[in-house]
Amino acid sequence: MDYQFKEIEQKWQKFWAQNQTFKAETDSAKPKFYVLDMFPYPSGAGLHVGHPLGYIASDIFSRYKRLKGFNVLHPMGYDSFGLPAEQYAIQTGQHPAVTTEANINTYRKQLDGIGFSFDWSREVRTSDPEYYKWTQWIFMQLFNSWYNLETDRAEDISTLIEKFNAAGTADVKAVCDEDTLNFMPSDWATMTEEERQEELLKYRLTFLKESTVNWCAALGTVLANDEVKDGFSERGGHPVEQKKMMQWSMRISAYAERLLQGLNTIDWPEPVKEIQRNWIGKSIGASVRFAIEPSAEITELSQDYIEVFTTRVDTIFGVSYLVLAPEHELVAQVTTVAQQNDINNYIAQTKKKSELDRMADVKTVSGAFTGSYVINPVSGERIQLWIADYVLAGYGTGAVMGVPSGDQRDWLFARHFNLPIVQILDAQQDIENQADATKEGKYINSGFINGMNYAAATETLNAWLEEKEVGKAKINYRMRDAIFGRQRYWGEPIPVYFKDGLPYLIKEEELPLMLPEIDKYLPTETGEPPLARAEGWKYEDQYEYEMSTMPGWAGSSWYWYRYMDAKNDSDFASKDAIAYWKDVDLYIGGSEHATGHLLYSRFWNKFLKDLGYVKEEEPFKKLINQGMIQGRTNFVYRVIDEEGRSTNKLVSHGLKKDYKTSALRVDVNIVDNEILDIAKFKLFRPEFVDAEFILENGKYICGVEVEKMSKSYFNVVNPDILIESYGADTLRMYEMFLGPLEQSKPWNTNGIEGVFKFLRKFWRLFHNDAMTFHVNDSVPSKAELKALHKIIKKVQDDVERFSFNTSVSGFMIAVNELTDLKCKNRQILEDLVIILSPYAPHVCEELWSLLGHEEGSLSYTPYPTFNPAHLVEDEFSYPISVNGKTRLNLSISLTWEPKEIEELVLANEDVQKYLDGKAPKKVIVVKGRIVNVVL
RNA sequence: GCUCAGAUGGUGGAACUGGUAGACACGCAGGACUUAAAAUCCUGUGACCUUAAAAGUCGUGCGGGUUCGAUUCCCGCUCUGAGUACCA
Repeated sequence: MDYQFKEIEQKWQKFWAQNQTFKAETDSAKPKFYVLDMFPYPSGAGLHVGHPLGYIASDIFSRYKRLKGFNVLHPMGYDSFGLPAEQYAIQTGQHPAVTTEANINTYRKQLDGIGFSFDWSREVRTSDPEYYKWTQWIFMQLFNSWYNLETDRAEDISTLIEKFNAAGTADVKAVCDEDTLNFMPSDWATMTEEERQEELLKYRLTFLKESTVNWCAALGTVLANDEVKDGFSERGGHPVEQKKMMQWSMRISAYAERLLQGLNTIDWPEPVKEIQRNWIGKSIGASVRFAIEPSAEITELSQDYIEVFTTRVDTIFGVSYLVLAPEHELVAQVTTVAQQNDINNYIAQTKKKSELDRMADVKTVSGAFTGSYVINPVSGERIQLWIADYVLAGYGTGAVMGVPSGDQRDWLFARHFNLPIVQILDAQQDIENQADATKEGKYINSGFINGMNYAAATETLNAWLEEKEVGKAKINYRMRDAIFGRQRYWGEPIPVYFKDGLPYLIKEEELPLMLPEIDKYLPTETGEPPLARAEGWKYEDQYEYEMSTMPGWAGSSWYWYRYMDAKNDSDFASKDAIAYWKDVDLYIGGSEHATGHLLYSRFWNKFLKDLGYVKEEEPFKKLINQGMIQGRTNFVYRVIDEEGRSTNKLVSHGLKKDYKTSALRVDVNIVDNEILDIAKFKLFRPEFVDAEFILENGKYICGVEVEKMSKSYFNVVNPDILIESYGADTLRMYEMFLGPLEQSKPWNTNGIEGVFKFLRKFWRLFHNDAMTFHVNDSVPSKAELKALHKIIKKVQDDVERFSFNTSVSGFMIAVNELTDLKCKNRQILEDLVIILSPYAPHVCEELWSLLGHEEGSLSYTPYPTFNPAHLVEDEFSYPISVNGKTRLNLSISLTWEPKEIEELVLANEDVQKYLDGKAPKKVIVVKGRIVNVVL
């Protein structure tokens, strides 16, 4: 029988499911290996050919590791809370749980069709109460913790209370809100319960605080910074504005330094690490206080100084003005009557500018003088205080010192508003025409640091500022605390209720706090989140629950631990399971999660480690980003007549330059190798039933462009169709064959036939001309062993370095060689089946059982051992260059010593001819092989 | 603007640490089988110059450099993709 992929694949998929072939046991004598995929959000559209790319790679790796004797954990689940299901629910009234369930079933069917070796007994779904119970539990641990800078880790809030009792805030070094009180133990003792709770909230790692948030009116919710792209929501592209709101946040800033340092310990793609480094945005500098000059006009000041952050404290003698962000809280207080109009106009003008305009308009210099002055603490100089929108309220202190000679932006500002430009380093050049940011040379015009170099000046100034208590060296991070609440329905309820306006956790044994049923999924008329619609939903029948739910990243920030022990109902995972599986050895997924999921997961992992629940500081040892598969859109060209109307005439791509045309996207599934199937096209576009086609060589050739894969571009390729016509094994190998895993590439089906032919050829190796199974037990020939061991080595090397595309080529070569050798040898073919099985598991299982082995035993059979001896040849021919140019081929025996070869090569007639009697200058030998003779 | 990645035949891409560039596949051309087509199999396929054949010259975005030898390393440039951006 010829290669019947359909029967074979169905048979083995059923077998694996029934026998739970890939169920991983926690107590194993084998070494563990944890291979994780980023679990999908089950969208209504199902999988397209781009989705499984990473899954196929991880599956190959998992199967390979099993053959290599590892106990492999390779689970899958669904990130099933999220906006699309809720948007759909708002439109249709269908409960998100219902649509989510339906989508999951579609996904499962599609995934099963590709033959993955997932351990489905460990499946997780973030929207399952048995799962989100533990997401809520982690939230409670965060609420009950504070970050102690002395021990540099999170601790239970009780240790903070002990400190308050013992010595008040005196020896508390914590990451906390800025408005914490300083108090004595006696003060703490006299505080009411409410006052204490209010104070503790400023230290908790999840906390409620009035903060500026990204509010998206269209979605009716706040968004985290990483969910906003260029002033629009990442999902849906709706406008986002800044708004002050009472919000739950996570104190991720406490972990900024550890998140940064940890990057050096993990094997991740450099771009992702770089993105995280930028996101954390560490800058080393100093904060300096400039006293506001007292004046009769400014009477009510909440503070009498302005604090700036600078990375170049050494330039402080060159400061010629100070700038506040227009949103800075002191602006109203320091503006003089005379300048009131200017300032008001400027603020109004800034507000009108959208976020996008403000970014596009970086060239224009703008600002307004407040009328007030500040005093430079080091020089005592009186300098003007301005506002300008190039200063961002959200970064640093929202105030900067302007040093025109050292910073181009400050230079432009000074030039525009006629402010002084002072040279501060003798090495600065041409500061009449532009700023010079050099750190070279000695300081001039700089008071007590005159004559010093950069390092000495910085050190001196920092010490001076600290001593005078007007500033100090400071490290600033760009990363903000993560907003945690979402005004949405389809997410984890936050396990909190309110008493006297203060939040309290529900009891642990009351978890999970179930998502209540509501009639509509919209916010209430009064603008409260959808959960406010839940009738009678009160804690102990009297206290209001928190109405917002958790963001999408909550459930995905710890899910890899749940897979370790997915059914546990007394812990998020048992201590034994965590001790055994430890961390993820290989994580494959897209790089688009760099500042979201991948950062939050590291944060929660570090937190759980601080509390002793998990073992490892970093959750994902190695990360691989699979490239995105783009769509390849096909176009047909409609001829436009002289009046500019589109006609019913379609011209082939190669001839379109002779006509005026308009392009029209056409379904890629009716185009083969850019040749349009005209009959199917007429069905696809019935308005072209009578269309005329201008052909080239009798064919209609379509145009091509690479675009995002999307339904509306008619360029979506569904894996099911390919599995139907070629089988899952072909699809798996073809997706790998397409190119390097990490590279983005457009999908095209042009080469899939080649992979299919390969699998059929492989199948035929085991069959005689009548297509009945046939192998023999002869002794393998030298040539056969060579072909086999070449591929064993190649695939092993390729898999270890994630170069799956090249090993597919390797298999093709091996099968071609063995076909040419008419190899029917059982031993050779068995080994070949084993090494191919991670790539094409179905056909290999079938052949394995035809070879007489127990069904299903293939997945755990030891990988064949590579023996280099089989690759050694008795005699081979290789070229020798003379002066770097290829000149001659010589036959050499490998048994010869290098010295011996050298002598023989030099004695060779042809070499002699080139040498022309002279001795060679140099003979270059690489790995015992002469490659070049230099005359 | 900054950071990172990349540029190899008609196409996707190989070449792992500098050592026969273009593996493997697609496409194309020719051939076999066939009444014919499809399918299958075989042969050829970087460019140039020649030839009966062999050989030769050029060739990995562009210009330089290091080296006996460079797709690979270094310097400068062009282009493409990704990330990021008044970050003080």
